Amino acid sequence: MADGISERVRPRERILETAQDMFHKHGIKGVGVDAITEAAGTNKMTLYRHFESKDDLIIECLRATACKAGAMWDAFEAEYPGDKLAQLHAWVRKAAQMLSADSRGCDMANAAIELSETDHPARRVIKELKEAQRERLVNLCREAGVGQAELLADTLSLLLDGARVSLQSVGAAGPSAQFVRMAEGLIASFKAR
Amino acid sequence: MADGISERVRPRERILETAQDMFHKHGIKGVGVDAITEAAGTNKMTLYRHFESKDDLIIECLRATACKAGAMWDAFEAEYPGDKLAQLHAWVRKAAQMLSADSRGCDMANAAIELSETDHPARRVIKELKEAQRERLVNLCREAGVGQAELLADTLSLLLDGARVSLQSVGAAGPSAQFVRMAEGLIASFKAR
DNA sequence: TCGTGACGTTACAGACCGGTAACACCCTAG
DNA sequence: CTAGGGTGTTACCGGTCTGTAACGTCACGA
Repeated sequence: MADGISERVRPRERILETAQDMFHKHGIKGVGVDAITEAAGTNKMTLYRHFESKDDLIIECLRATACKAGAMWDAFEAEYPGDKLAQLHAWVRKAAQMLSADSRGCDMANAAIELSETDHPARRVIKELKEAQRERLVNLCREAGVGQAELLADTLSLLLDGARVSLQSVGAAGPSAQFVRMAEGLIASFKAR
Repeated sequence: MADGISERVRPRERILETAQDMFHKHGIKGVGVDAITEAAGTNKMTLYRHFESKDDLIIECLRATACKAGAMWDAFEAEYPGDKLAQLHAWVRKAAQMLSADSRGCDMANAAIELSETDHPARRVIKELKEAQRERLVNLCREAGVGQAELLADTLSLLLDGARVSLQSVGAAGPSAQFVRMAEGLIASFKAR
């Protein structure tokens, strides 16, 4: 068989990776633990030996995706060391690139919408991770030397979140197609003043 | 009892109203038909006499909420007849007012996220209704005399959608708190040029 | 060699889900 | 008064879900 994923990776990692992918594609409530374990080439018992519950698995998945997003930021710094403005433009390009037609949007935002129970354990994790991302974008804007860095960062953040949900509502030909133009226009106008 | 809702209203209307409310609060996959009918003061059989399936009910709910949103637009025209710019500012105020702390966001967008199956019957309805709203906002911007009306309308649209999901991810103290300032700033800058 | 721990398999519990069948009821229009 | 349509009630079907129990297997290290 040699699934590639089941070669030499431990079940826990396979489950985590598969769950991330399936949660992203089909939604959290749209996929059961049986389907995850089967796709990961293992079984339910092994899943519950590594994760307390499905909620626990959800949280671990969110942390993992946030970690990957963090690596993206590091890549910007590596590509344009010290040039914060270039990194900001790289962020715009990367964001636009995440708006491909088959994208299913932001896992955190989707989870926040799907898990409507206000006391769901994943909600505080979502809030933490999203706030960390916001802080990172604010810092980037500030160090890029734009005025009102917080306002620019928040605007860009809302634009991206909006583009990602719009993509799912009306498709790639909708408002999200103009994301780059909007973002670049905003950065330019904030830089001017 | 006199629930208010079960007084003299036919079961179909009660179900539709209750379902809208419950889908909004708890999500579509988060509420079952039994819970809806019980809250509507009726039973499952009556629901299935008026709606083919749960999917059918979902679609009717989306149409109903879109209809209510349409009435909102008419209210703008009634309040500021002919003054399209005033209507645009009224739209901003109304949008901001929908960003209250306990809001659960846009039903269409939430449904699009929850119903990840690409061939789900509700998806084309969502697309139609969202596109109609977009067209309406574009027309308002154009008639308000701003340059690049489509781009402004799309930007405002993404900002609002983004604010509504951000509200659910990080709460009312997050980026969505700046929505009015962002929107007004955008309108001003588009009017200038 | 042995045993220990990680993993797989099967079966199941208990709950919930969407949807249907059969039947009793009641209000109202004729 | 009567017939009939809209409604309520109960019970059920088949399926899916999360989570657990019991047991078998296999590799690896002492």
